[in-house]
Amino acid sequence: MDISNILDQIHLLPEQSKLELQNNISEIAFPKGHILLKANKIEFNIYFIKKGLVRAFIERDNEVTFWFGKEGETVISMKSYVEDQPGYENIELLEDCELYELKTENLRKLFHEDVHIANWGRKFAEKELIKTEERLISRQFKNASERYLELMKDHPEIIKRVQLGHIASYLGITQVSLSRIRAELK
Amino acid sequence: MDISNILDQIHLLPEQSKLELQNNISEIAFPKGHILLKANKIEFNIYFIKKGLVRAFIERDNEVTFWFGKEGETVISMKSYVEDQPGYENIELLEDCELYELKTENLRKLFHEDVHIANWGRKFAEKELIKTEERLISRQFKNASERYLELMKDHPEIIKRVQLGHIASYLGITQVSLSRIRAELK
DNA sequence: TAGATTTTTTATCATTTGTTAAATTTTTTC
DNA sequence: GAAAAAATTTAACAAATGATAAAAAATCTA
Repeated sequence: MDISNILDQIHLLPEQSKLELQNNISEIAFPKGHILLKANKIEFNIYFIKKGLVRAFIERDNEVTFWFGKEGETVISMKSYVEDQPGYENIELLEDCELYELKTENLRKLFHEDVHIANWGRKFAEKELIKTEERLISRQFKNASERYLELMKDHPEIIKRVQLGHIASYLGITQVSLSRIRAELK
Repeated sequence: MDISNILDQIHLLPEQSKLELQNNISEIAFPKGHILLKANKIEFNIYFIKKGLVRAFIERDNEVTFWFGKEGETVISMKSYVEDQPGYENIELLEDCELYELKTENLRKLFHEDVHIANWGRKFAEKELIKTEERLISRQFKNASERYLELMKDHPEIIKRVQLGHIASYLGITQVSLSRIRAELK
């Protein structure tokens, strides 16, 4: 997905502001397995996914995946972006990826210079918030097999492209449990 | 908590912008039990809590509480605010409340007129996002009794001021289960 | 303050999910 | 395409949580 579409999809911008923003964005590619963002480290860039698939995970005793990002989505350490604090997430590329890179510092400057870009940034956070809120509620309402069915319905491509262990951990259950759920659905 | 502090706490504003915002805010009070926002309805106001305590819940077979708001916090139907869509939450006052009221429509106008207010709105969404993300992760990492201990540590006043059934549902377990967990902690 | 109502706890049994280990299937590599 | 490695499924048992009902405690109300 092309950068112009990605930016528009977040919030429409006047041509001039959009060019301003695009002037600060460059392209970069990494292979499958690359760790794009590291936990406990302040990150200075955000990325938009042109092509490929990534996951965010936290390391404790075990790894817990809590987000998948695909074409058109934004890869960001919210803690770094919002609070200048080290974030808790690692971002691993699950496929070879083509990315658009934007320095947080430059984006911040634009936020204060251009009201349209400030509102674009506001919309970005608001939309991410809605998605996160919906996941939290799904978590509170639904049991594991309902959450799996929901994922199949809303993001079938994730299930095709990602290995089961990551999906299980995203759903908040063990891989064995997910395997059992899949067996019951047959 | 006074409106000036509430606004500052979200993001500092130049005096002029802050006055502009405050000019659009009025005070209002409701008794315990009042339903401030209704599910499946587009809401036109947002509120800041001067005094009191509220909860957000969703109604299905049973009620599920998914948020508590106290002094200084913002009451908002994110779906209405962001997407002009009916939201899923009901907001019930758990205590008599004094509130500051702001029309979404007026806030939107200010977002486009004043870059400082646009950035204030951006910060608001970003901070809410961080909080929601942390709750989602806590949910994924911790079992019910760990989540209860976390709530006791981070928000002890919630446990004092809210009845157990609501807390249990907020933690994603039944009241009986929470009672059992509390018994084991003794 | 007594009785009624609401909230919280306890008990019992059922269901879901976790843990560990082994078997099977799929994918990768040479 | 055979061997090795990785991913997925199955099985058996343990632990956590749910459901229902009843008892106990706390709160409200007249």
